[in-house]
Amino acid sequence: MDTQYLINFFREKGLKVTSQRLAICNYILFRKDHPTTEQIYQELRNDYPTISLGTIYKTLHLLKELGLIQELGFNEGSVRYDPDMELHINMVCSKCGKISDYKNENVEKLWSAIISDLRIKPKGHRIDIYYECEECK
Amino acid sequence: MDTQYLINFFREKGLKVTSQRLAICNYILFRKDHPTTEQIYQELRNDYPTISLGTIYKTLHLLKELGLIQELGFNEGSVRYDPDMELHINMVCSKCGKISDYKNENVEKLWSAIISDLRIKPKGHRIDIYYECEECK
DNA sequence: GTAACTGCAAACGCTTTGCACTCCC
DNA sequence: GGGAGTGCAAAGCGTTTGCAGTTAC
Repeated sequence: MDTQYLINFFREKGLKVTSQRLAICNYILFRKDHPTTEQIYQELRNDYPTISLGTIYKTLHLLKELGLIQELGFNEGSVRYDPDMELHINMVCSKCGKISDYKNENVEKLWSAIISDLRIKPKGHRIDIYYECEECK
Repeated sequence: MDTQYLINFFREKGLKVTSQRLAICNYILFRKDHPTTEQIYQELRNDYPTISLGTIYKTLHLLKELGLIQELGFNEGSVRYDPDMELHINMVCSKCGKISDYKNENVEKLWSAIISDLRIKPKGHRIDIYYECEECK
C-alpha cells in the first residue's frame, strides 16, 4: 500500500485527495507504535503548520470507517490508533505506555480455538498484554 | 467475598467503611456486565438519592488501586469496570455494546504458551472479541 | 476530636460541531 | 462552478479537582 494506491483508493470511493489526508495516512498507516491524536498533530505540524486537530480527528474517523485503522481505547480515556487490522497482540508497557505488536503462531492457535468453541463470527478483536518494557524495568 | 469480608478488608487498609463505599462495591464487584460510571450512578441513586458522581469516580479509582477491579477503555472514550481480574475474554457486541465474559481452559493453556514464548512477566491482560450478539443479529 | 469521606460546583482536557473559506475535480 | 474538505473557534461531555460540611472511628 503506497501513496499511489491510496490516491486511487480515495478516488474510487468518491473521496477527495488532499495533501492533509495523504500526510495523515502516510504517518499513521505504516507505524507500529499506535500514536495518539496529539502525537500525530505535533508531528505533522512540522510539515503542515496550519493543519488543525479537527482535520486530524475527522480524517482518523474516516480511516476507521474505511477499515484502514482501528481505534484502541485505553484507561484514563486515552485513545490510540493501530493500522494493523490483522490478529496480533498489543504489548503495552504499563509504565511508559509504549506499545509494540507481537505476532506468532500460538496466537493464531489461541484464536482458532476460541472461535471454534464459541461458534460465532467475530467482527474484530483485541488482545493486550501489560508488562514492563526493557527500558522501564 | 461478602460484605463482612469487604468491611474487614477496608479496615485493615485503614480505610473507612461508608455506606456509599459498600453500596458501590456491592454493585460492581458481583456483576458480569461491566457497567459504565453513569450506569452505576443512575442505579445507586435509587437507594442513595444524594450520592454524587464524584464519589463514584473516587471509589472506582480506589477499588482499582486496591486491585479489586480493572478499568477497560473502549472506543469513543467510554470506560467500563470489570471485577474479574482473572484471564477471560470480553465478548463485546459491536451493535448494542453489551459485554459478557467467557472463560475456558483451552484459552488458559494457549495463553500460558504465548507468555512463555515472550519470556516476560505480564502485569495484566485483556482479550476482546467484537461480534453481533443474539439480540442484535 | 480529627482525619477521612462525601457532595457540590467549578475547572479541565479531549473530542465534536458549526461555519466561512479554500481547493479538488 | 460546485461541493467536499480544511481551519478555526465555540460548544459539548466525561472526568477531575477543591473545598466546606459531614461522618466513621
